[in-house]
Amino acid sequence: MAEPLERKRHPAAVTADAKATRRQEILQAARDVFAKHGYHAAKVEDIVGGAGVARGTFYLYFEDKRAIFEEIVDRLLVRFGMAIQRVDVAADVSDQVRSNIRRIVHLLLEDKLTTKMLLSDAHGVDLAFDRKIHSFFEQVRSLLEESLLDGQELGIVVAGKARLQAIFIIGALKEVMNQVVVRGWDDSEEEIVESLFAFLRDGVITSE
Amino acid sequence: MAEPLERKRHPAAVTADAKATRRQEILQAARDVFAKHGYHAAKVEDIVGGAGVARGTFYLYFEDKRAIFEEIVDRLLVRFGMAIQRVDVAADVSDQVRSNIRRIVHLLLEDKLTTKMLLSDAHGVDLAFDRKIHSFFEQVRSLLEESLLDGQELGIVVAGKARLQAIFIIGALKEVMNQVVVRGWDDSEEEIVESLFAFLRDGVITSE
DNA sequence: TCAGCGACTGACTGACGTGTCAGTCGACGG
DNA sequence: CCGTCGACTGACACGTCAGTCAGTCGCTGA
Repeated sequence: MAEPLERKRHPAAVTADAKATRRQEILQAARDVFAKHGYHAAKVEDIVGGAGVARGTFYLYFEDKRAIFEEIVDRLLVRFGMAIQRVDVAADVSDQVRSNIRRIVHLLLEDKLTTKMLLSDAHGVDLAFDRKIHSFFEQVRSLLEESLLDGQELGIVVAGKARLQAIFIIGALKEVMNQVVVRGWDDSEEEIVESLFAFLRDGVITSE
Repeated sequence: MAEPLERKRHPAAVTADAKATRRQEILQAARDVFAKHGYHAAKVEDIVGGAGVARGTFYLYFEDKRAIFEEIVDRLLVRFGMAIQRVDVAADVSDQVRSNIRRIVHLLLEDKLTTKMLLSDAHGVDLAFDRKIHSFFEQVRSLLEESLLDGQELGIVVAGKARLQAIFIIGALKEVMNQVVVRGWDDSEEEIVESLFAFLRDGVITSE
């Protein structure tokens, strides 16, 4: 049992980016393990097992377990941030809102495993890391809140505490994503986007 | 440093429920520690320290660390379940919805520390525990979905995937509670209830 | 007065899992 | 053919922390 790990070596030709490739392999294995077991239950052992390298190799590429987790989440956060576009009130607002929703949903469903990490494992890793995640969502919330306030002045958004409205919207988004990603629900992207948009437009109770 | 812990003893009179009291003390200390540090970072040491008892005493009252965490969360879940009342379509629906929201929000804000535990630490404790939490919210979602479907047939609820609508609502609720409980936001209960209700009624975008 | 009882203590241990580091191995250039 | 280089290995050391248990303490009832 536990055959000695056959020495790994990348094809001689690509020595230049061989390291980058190896790094990528480990990163992917880590994402799988984190998504499957959560941060705390994930053992470095599992990660290196998945990547097919030895324990020591892991530490040649990453500072420690926390660092690799952080890197994976960071990448997603950056892309997430880029998916959000400011709404131009001169043009059709509905379309822009819908597009924003679509881009975000698309991004999150593109790599469900990483999304799962962000949504369900990113808490309780570390005090510093918790703060980071929090402040990211805080920025998103703040941006959204401003937009809602602008919208309220223009009569496009219903009156009310913009901060709370922003929170509700973010919560609704987080929860769908969580459901789709954690349980196997395969609602189509378009369906989710449309439903969410309809929800923001009309709420759920008919005002008759 | 670290004076030997003065032997603890409850007033002689109340020996009957002395144990119940001690239990309660430990439970409370645990709630504080879990809420402050999260499940994984919480040491049994901190809990017994907070309760002012020795390590061994803890194990006279609770099976293990997981058990005490589970008990705290369970109590909240039970009360949460009881706060939800089926909506009677014969009477005023809006009022009933509002009351449900009010009861739930009130319950969750009553003991913010426990709510924080439920919302941010209850994931990643354990595979079995994760399932339990999940299936609880699944029940809530399912109940809500049915209500929405009934409402749709009666024309009280806007058409659309009831399952997604239910998820959005739960997400919005979770997120406000999370914000209020984790950050210090002291929006009044009534404000939260009204905002959330307005959100469900009108969405955020004016349909003009 | 003292034996019995049960609540309580805290030093201890065993498991676990991270991170280290001395050593191996193959490639490659001279 | 040999020496150097650096990617890679995996046994091990180490800290941490949950849970145990032999022993203490003081009340109570005979």
